[in-house]
Amino acid sequence: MNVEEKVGVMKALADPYRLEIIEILSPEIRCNCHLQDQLDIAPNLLSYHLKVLREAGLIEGTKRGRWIDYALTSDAAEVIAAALPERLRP
Amino acid sequence: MNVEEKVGVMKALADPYRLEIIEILSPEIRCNCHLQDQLDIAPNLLSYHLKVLREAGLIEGTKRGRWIDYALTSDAAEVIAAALPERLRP
DNA sequence: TGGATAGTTCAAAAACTCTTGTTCCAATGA
DNA sequence: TCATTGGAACAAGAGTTTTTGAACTATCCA
Repeated sequence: MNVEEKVGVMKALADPYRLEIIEILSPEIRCNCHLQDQLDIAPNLLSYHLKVLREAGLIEGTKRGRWIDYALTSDAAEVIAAALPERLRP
Repeated sequence: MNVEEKVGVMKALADPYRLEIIEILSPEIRCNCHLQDQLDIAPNLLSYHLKVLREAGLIEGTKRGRWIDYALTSDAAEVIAAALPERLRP
């Protein structure tokens, strides 16, 4: 993973909304509507933050009728670990 | 650690210069002058990035005559771990 | 079919971060 | 002492990111 990609992952985590989305999704898959209720945020703003997380490779959404179920990607933890400075990976 | 602090740590890591500073300091203490040589960056800009890292609790500087020795704080790894979403700590 | 709803996309505005130039302070050494 | 050097602080600008408002697409159901 090159520096730009690492910075991209860190930037994706460097926002209160996005950190909370990750927390909500980390134990279980959740539909967009649930995130909407939890976060008290405009729908288009939620959409924007979900896109940032998607592009960082941390979450993915699958369409289910009118809703979208969001989940952490299976390698989200590895992506984050790879983005951290080598000797500081906990 | 509250959300703002977590975001602060992630933001501190979300920059190529700062990520490199952390990499340089992670095996050993280094004076500002060494960082200056390694990074090819304006002195005041280096100063700014060091300040961001200092305020995030990741590094600390001790004055030695005209120079300043910078080192990771002893708990830098824990600070980072604490800032990560709980279930994604590697 | 047509209206309502969930979600996304786009453009513009607001807020923030990084960079640069300048000035300042403290330590060194002629 | 006083010029020089390493580093920090500040203000202004350039560049990004976040937020807002409006328009758009797809699905559902009467």
